[in-house]
Amino acid sequence: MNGPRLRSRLNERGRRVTAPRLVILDSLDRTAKHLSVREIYLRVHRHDPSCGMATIYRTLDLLVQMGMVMKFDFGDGQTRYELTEEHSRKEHHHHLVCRGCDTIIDYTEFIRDEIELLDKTMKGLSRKYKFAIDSHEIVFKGLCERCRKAAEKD
Amino acid sequence: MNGPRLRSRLNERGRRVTAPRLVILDSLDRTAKHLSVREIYLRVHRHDPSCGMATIYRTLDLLVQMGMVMKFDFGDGQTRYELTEEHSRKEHHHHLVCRGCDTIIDYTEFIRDEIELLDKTMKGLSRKYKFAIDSHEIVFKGLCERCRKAAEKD
DNA sequence: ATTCCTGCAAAGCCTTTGCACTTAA
DNA sequence: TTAAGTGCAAAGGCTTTGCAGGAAT
Repeated sequence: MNGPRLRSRLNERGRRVTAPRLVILDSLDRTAKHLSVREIYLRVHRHDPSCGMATIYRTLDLLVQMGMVMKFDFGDGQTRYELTEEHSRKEHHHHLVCRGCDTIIDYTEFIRDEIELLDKTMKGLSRKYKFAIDSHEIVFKGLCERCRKAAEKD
Repeated sequence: MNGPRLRSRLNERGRRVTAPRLVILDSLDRTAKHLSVREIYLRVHRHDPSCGMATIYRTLDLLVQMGMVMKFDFGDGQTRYELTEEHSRKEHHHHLVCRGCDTIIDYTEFIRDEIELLDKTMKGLSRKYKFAIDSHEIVFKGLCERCRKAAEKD
């Protein structure tokens, strides 16, 4: 799905279309999760066993730089990657994270109001601080039901 | 300023009041920045040269766990710490981060509307996903004027 | 033919852990 | 006294880098 777009973005920049790049983007395309580097490596490895970790890291950096992928750190010690909204099948969403089991939930509730407010805020901040803002992120953290109950037992 | 509060929180939990704990909290108390572990270490070291890195890490974890400190990762490879709102002299704020020079700006504009919306969202999410939500975070990212201009020259 | 890209292994960093010593309570 | 806390050094885990060989244009 994103193959053609990747090709054109790479061409625009005089960079090459290679197997690892296609496979790595594809692995992000085929999941609804927020994959860690290791998870991406394992998935890529199935299609292309010769691909090493260094290429995974280098390619992810490139994809982030080209604006096709977003990088997250939700605090569980794993860097996670997700396609940007315009390249993803997912709806616009934000994240709800459990500190106990590190589960990440994509929520879309209230998104319309959020976007409206964030858009207004973004414009205001861009003007005041002279920033070229290109992304925003909202994260709620807490304990899921299961982890809360487990915590109460102590 | 937070010394007495730290004392009582530690006592409640049967944990001990020690010099490193007081000094580390104090270093967060005396800055308006979002200190990295190394920055905290350097500041603490001035008051207590015997304090090692391991203690810094262990203490920060403890402070986060006790809800006095928040941990952030804005994507520059440094974990950063800041006092939680109720323990800080700072106003409630969110963050604006430059991807180029990693400058972090605390903004308070639109905070009132944001808080209102976030509160509504938090309640809705808590109910729907049965989460005990205890924190939220909004981060805008982009390029500051200087970095944008530098980028245009390439 | 060139220049970019990749795999591998080594090096770098940040963070955690084990252990004996120290110290708050 | 005695369990918690600390410092140090070693170990871990993730990420980056150097380099020679390989591949896209």
